[in-house]
Amino acid sequence: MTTSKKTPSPEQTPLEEAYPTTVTGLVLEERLGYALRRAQLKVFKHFDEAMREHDIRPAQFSSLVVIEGYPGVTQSNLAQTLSIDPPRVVSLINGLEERGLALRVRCKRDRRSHGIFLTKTGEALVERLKGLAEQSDLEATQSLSEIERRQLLTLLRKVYASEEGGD
Amino acid sequence: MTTSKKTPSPEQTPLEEAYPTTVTGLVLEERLGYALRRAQLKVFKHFDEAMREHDIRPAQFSSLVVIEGYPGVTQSNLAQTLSIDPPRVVSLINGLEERGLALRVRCKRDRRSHGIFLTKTGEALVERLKGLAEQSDLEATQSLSEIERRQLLTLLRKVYASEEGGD
DNA sequence: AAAAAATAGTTACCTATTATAACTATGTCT
DNA sequence: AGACATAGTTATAATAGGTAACTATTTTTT
Repeated sequence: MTTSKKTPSPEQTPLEEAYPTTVTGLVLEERLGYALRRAQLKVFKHFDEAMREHDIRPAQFSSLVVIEGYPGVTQSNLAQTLSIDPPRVVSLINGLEERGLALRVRCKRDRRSHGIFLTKTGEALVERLKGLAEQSDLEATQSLSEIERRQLLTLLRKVYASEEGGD
Repeated sequence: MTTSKKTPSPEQTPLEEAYPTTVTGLVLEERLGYALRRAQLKVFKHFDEAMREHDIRPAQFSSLVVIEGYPGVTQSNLAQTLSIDPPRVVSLINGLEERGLALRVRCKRDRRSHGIFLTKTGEALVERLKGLAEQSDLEATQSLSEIERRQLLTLLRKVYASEEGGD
């Protein structure tokens, strides 16, 4: 830490010309986390648009699909499966229940837990949503070939499947 | 749409046995958005841990790296480059400035805009952070080979680089 | 040159997401 | 019975992020 410290030289005019709006050749482009976030934002944006009509958000969609796959799943199961916290599940299921898409059924054997089921409406909706989500994914990744899309999915799964701790 | 379909049959005991905590063979596993989110959460978790020591968050890191690459970048440039909103940039730069990592320099030619520069401290820090981020990415993707990691990065860039609208 | 429009940054505010802690009800173990 | 564990809930807070409106400048128009 030397005494002289005129790093940027505040005298100079800072921005002589416009900077490129698309940053290329930058260290940031090499960061996996950055690429993941950007790609995720894009895919989610498409998803939001696709779901807007039904006012369904990502977490609700995930919940619906899991409940469909495992009718009677408990809230703690759901929390664990989706890696979200129990309080989050409560409001999630509240929302679905209020809209008549799912319902809690108190478990007879362990009256602490609730099994969650889709209503008929919920089942119909989730079928529709799955199609929309599929389509949304395709649109968001138009720049990929089918093989590349498959590859990407495989690689992503490989990343998050190896949960070594915490999550 | 037949009339009889007693969907969940609320009489039954909902959860007879435990559900698998890792959901396999589920529709969700085929969703790109879901895989992206899960992978991103994992990578970001590692990033957070790596940066905890320096109390730097993802957006701050990105900003520092861009400022390093483009000294004198304006706030609007930064907003556009990182696809964030101008007000977000304000608080971001405020934080960096308060910590003595960056500073605003009013542009002489256009006194509305500020060029942003790293201080000497900021330059030293960003060098250190880049190493930590690199290491963090590697740790978060231990399950990938170097080739796969490269592939993943390429695919992700291909996804988010084709910004057809909005972002 | 004066008025109008545009731009960079800022401030205030509002919403959604997510995490934490504490509480109730029920079940299990000794 | 008593201690402990578990499922769900409530309340609360931290945070990200986004919109709208304001100030200070610059550019454009007349």
